[in-house]
Amino acid sequence: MKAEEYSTKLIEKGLKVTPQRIAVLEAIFELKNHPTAENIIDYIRKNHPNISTATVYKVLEALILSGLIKRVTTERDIMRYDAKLEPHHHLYYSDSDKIVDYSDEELDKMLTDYFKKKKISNFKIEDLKLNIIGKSFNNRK
Amino acid sequence: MKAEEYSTKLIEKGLKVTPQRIAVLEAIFELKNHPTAENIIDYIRKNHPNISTATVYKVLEALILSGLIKRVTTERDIMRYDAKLEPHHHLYYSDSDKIVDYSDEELDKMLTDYFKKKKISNFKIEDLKLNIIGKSFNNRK
DNA sequence: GTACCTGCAAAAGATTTGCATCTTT
DNA sequence: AAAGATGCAAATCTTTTGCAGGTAC
Repeated sequence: MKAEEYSTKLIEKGLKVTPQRIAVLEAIFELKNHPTAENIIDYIRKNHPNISTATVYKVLEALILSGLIKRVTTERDIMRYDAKLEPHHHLYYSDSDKIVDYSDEELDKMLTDYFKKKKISNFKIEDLKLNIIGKSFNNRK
Repeated sequence: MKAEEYSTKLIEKGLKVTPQRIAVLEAIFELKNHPTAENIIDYIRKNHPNISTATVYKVLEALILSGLIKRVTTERDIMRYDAKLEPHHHLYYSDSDKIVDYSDEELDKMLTDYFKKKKISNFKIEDLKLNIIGKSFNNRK
């Protein structure tokens, strides 16, 4: 993808076009495979040694807000601990930071059966975890 | 649950029984719902104001190693960014830190149909993400 | 008694913030 | 010219580490 295409993306979202933003977009699209901020910074440094770390973080935030990129896993997530050891899934409440366990044997069976038939090439499945994102109907959290 | 039951859990795992470990286990089991380290520390402070933060982290690590508790989401995870906006799932390689996209319309349809029939009480689903944990067959990562 | 734990304070790693200066529109 | 973006250094937040002293078995 060329610089102009990144510009277009930015303009479509109403963001000002700066060399820093082009560089960050380029890094993310080139690196693929879920780069960390550090990956992105390292990549950018090669061609733009004077773009600052803080700017990269600010640009990433702006890109996320505009919807041009997303964060992988559950948005801002500090580490959490769980005493429940049985396999289970999670309900992520999109309007709060609540995470609720969800166990469903029927679902587990359906998924297991599905992947018994449908193999993923060169991948041996050890565990399946479904993240169900949503919110409650009423306003109570 | 009583202190003695926590002791038993520790002994079963071959860990020494200390008041700090009992307190951490108690906190996690009482707090339920995936407390953060901070939640646990705050809870413990109420009754044991002199247990140190570093100890709580060390105890958590020991409990995880012994298998008494688990970390939620994908183990140690610093933030990652993704340029792929279409809905997709992830393959988590358990023997490396690789995360690979996995798109599967048939799977999506099956899941959507499933939750059309099976409602989760007071929860409106906005998105479904399956985390598929496993590893490659051969030794190449 | 020995191996293992704890607590402190300091360090480390990732991300954010404040603010003066510069760029984009 | 106005609005917004950048860069620097310092701050923040979570988690880890080193080590001297203490505790469980």
